[in-house]
Amino acid sequence: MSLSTAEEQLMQLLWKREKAFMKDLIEEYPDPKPATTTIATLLKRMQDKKFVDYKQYGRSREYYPLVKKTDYFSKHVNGLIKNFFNDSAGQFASFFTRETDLSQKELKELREIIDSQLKTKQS
Amino acid sequence: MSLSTAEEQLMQLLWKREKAFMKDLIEEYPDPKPATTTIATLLKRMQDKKFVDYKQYGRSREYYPLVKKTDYFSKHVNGLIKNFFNDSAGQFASFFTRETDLSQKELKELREIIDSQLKTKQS
DNA sequence: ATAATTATTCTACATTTGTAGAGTTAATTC
DNA sequence: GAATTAACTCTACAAATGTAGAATAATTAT
Repeated sequence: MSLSTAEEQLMQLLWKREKAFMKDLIEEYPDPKPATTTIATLLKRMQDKKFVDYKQYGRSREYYPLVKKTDYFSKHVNGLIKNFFNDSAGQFASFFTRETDLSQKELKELREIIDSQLKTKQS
Repeated sequence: MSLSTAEEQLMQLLWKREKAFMKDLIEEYPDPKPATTTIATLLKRMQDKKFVDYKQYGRSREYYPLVKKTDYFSKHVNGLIKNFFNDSAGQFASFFTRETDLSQKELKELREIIDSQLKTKQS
């Protein structure tokens, strides 16, 4: 089960703050802010889907993610790779570096990373 | 407007064949194949969304994509980058090379690409 | 011609998603 | 301690999605 668009957006906010009360999450939204009940519903559904949980503090709940952003993200990318690149990460990577507008600095950084990875794999 | 999951799946098939009659598309599905009416509905919706069009041949239609796979794909990745990496492609790239299991060969290829891109940007 | 087949449209309906009002319970203020 | 506020839950409802039957139109086989 995965998150819907609205849920994912909310999840982003939660990832950003690590943990938060509903109140705080709503504040993060730009105007016009959604109704509290809207967010309550989303949070409930996200609980059902096992993406968040909470700690009760008095009458309010502090929500926190059950899924790491990077994990969630990886799944996404892997889905994309599977669909669009025949399950070849390499194919994806080359497409990506070609199509995306990386600055010279970014490209160099990336090469650094690759070099260090190559070294690691060497041994 | 973007494609729903089922529509996207169908779109993949259409991209694969460049163009196809409904019949052919249905054949590509693994069993249990969807009802023809299901596919017809999806194709209709995809037309409305301007993702496909068709040429009439006698009583049947040969469908073809209006959107290139790479363009569609780019939009996806850019969405991901925006959401997960604060709109920094570089951040995404480094995450990607770190997290994905690229083989040594793939890494080398990738470095080649980066080098050639660096050269291009130099001038 | 008539029956069977094919391709498409129209209609339908359950599920999921986006959004929020109304009601309930507990805490806070006057 | 009565009124107000805060935090949730329950219910609702419209729009989007997934799926397909029934109806229609055209085509081919008998």
